Amino acid sequence: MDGPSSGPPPLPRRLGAADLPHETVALARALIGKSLIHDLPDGPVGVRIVETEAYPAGDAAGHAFIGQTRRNSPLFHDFGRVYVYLGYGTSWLINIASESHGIGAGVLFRAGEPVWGIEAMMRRRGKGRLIDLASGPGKLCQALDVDKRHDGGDFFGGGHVWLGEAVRPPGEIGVSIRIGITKDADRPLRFYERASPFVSGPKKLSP
DNA sequence: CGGCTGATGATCT
DNA sequence: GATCATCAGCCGG
Repeated sequence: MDGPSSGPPPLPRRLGAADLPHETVALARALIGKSLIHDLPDGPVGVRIVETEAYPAGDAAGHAFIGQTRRNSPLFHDFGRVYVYLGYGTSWLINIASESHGIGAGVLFRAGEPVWGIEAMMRRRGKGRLIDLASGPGKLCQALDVDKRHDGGDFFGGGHVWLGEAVRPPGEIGVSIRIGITKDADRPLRFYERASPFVSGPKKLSP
């Protein structure tokens, strides 16, 4: 049979709103190493979060900067709301609302280390190697089967998309500028696990 | 690996 | 009609 360490770890305990900092930048950092899981009919798929970006209130790069609109309204609702939108007509991106009601801010989930349901995630991604399975916000959503259906949901409301404890503590956390933006582009608001091969972006940003 | 480009569609003015 | 919090594919080094 297989060796003693084969197979995914058991699913972690669900995190609640009280388990995480209610401040955008601190939240982005605290999420590194935690688990992001989607319960699907055929079983859970999930990753260990290795990269996030903070979009604080008043940040010109953030979707909330222009004020509340139909699309970005989840960012203005309670801490822990799910904000999913379509980027470039091709990719879904998932965020968590990171401040209290009325304040528009969020954290973007950018990359994950595949942990649960790896076979299912690879099928959803079509081709590609494990290293490319969730190494970017669009790839992450495709692997996890996250899309518009989840927009407006609640990470802490007992739903199918949820956050869990870390199955392994994060290593050293690096900080860099954010990827793919032009406004407020020099702010150090991207967080990533330095030792992880599963992060996105140019290597220069993840030394 | 870094750099470039086309595809693609919802959103907002 | 412009603007993207992207990706895959292709090219050169």
